[in-house]
Amino acid sequence: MARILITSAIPYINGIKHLGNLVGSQLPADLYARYCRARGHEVMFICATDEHGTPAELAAAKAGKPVAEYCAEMHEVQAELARGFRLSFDHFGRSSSARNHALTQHFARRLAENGFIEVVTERQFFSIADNRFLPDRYIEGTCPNCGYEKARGDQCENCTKQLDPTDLINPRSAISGSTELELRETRHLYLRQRALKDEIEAWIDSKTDWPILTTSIAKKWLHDGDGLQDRGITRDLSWGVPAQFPGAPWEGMEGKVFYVWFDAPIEYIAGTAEWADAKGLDDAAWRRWWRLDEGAEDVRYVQFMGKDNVPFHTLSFPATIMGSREPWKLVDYIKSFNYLNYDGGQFSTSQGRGVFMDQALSILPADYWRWWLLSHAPESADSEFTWENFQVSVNKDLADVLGNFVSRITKFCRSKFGEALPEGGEIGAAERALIEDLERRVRAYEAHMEAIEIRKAATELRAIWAAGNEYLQSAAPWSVFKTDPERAAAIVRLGLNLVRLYAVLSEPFIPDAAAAMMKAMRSDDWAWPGAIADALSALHPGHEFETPDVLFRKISDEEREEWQHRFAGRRD
RNA sequence: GGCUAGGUAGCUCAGCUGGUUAGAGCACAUGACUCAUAAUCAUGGGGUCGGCGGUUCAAGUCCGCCCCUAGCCA
Repeated sequence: MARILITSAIPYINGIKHLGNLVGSQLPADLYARYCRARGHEVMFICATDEHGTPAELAAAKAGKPVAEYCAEMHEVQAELARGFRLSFDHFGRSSSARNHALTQHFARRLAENGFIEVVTERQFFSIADNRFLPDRYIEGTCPNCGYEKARGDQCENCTKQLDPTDLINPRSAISGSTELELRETRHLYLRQRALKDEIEAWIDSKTDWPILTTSIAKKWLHDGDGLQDRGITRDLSWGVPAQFPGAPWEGMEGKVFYVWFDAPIEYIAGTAEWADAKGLDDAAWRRWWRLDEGAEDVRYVQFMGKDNVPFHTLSFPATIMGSREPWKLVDYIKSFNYLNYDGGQFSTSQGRGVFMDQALSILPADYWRWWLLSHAPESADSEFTWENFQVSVNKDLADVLGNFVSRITKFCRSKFGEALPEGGEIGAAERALIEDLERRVRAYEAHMEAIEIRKAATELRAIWAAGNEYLQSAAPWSVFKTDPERAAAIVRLGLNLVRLYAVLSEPFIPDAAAAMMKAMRSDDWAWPGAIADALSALHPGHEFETPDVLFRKISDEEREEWQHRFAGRRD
């Protein structure tokens, strides 16, 4: 029994996420959370929507809604999809919550008191028509290098030259198109990451067990070029956590908010506080997960994220926590993922390319997606979704190997013995060999799950399913029954017990099918298997069961072709 | 251009600190079985481990150079 804190990178609010986003953080985090719970650990699994920043404001404007209203609606949409995929968050919070406002301001104040915040004066474009300062990306103009007319303030997409907004010829607002721009002086808060660099580096160096993807990205940012840079943590926006607040150790930040990347990871903590609020619990209930001086010293904290989020979680957020000089819990293990590509290209939210969460659920149940995505998780390299691979994998693994096993054993028993575990017969050499094999495989499965080696765990689970078919095939109760019904009864009894065992083992990957298997066995015994021999005698002779409907129907070639066609183009 | 991660059977991928004839799943072929979602099980064919050099008794595994892919940064 341990206490495990799990967070998934929080999805941005402006739209529905695609399957690449899902498999990069939320889904593997859910797998791990479910496994930890199944092993009897105390788990706190937190996710949220990331709601601040310019893209949210622009998306709201496009939808013709106040940004707060837009975010509230989109949060509910994402929450519903999370439920649809059976993501078992203890709380799905919002970075715009009062809890996050308070904590973000708290951290900023502590950082300033410890000398890690610097006020920097810089010159930035102000749009009179839009009545706001414009971030680099929201200024367009003609590229001084190649003459491209729609170059952005940070980079020219045509010639890829890095630009400063002041380099642009005929600059204009990307929001309104207005050319009434003027350079104004503005002041921003900077997080002095350079002052914390040695501390962060020593911490990273101590994490020798992290995935190479995680540490290599962190070290790159620590050493690349001039090394870790100070980072602006405020922006000229209205939607966000106000940078000027009562008790702030600085002045003149009116009209500015904290940068979304400063407040977003703090939402992990705030989200846990929101959980306590929702449960009617006091502050101690969430602080025992996060404060080393209030009970969190025995917590293991694991984060899940795509590789694009690694710098913020290995450098910026730790800098925030370390710089507070307060005993907040730092992450113990970061599991990061590469990208999932779609049929020869990239998934793309902006281009609407690929399969999005709502579309996926509209054509197949969550378990199909969960199984394919997790068994193909981009752990060591980018991986690729193709409809052919999806169809073949799902049909073979779920329908043929697992689903058909449940079908054949339950239907055989029903036709020869009725819908109850038959009595009589003894365990023999074949059963002992199976048990020995499963003993080894289940322990290997546990080891992979504990190491969060998702593909390996999926491979082992599949082998465990296949072991049932191998056993049945060689034990051949349909032949034995003709001459020795008691012996056949012993085989069938073991086979039906396998169904319950499979439900327990498979639940983290395919929770709905696992529940269906357990229900078919008319059991509610989800105890994780100790000795396999015991686990396979949990259901006793005479125990009644139901022959379930087909667990997984197969994907036909026609369906595959239709989906392939339907999702080839753009969304919307 | 620099950096990072990759380039292993038709496909998707395992291969820790170098060590017996390089592995798995799918696909393919053959056979077995007929309880089952025409499912299952067994056996087999198939790879100069991106290329060229080097270190070593021994390299997919270390070193150098080159080619290709993805991403990050200039």
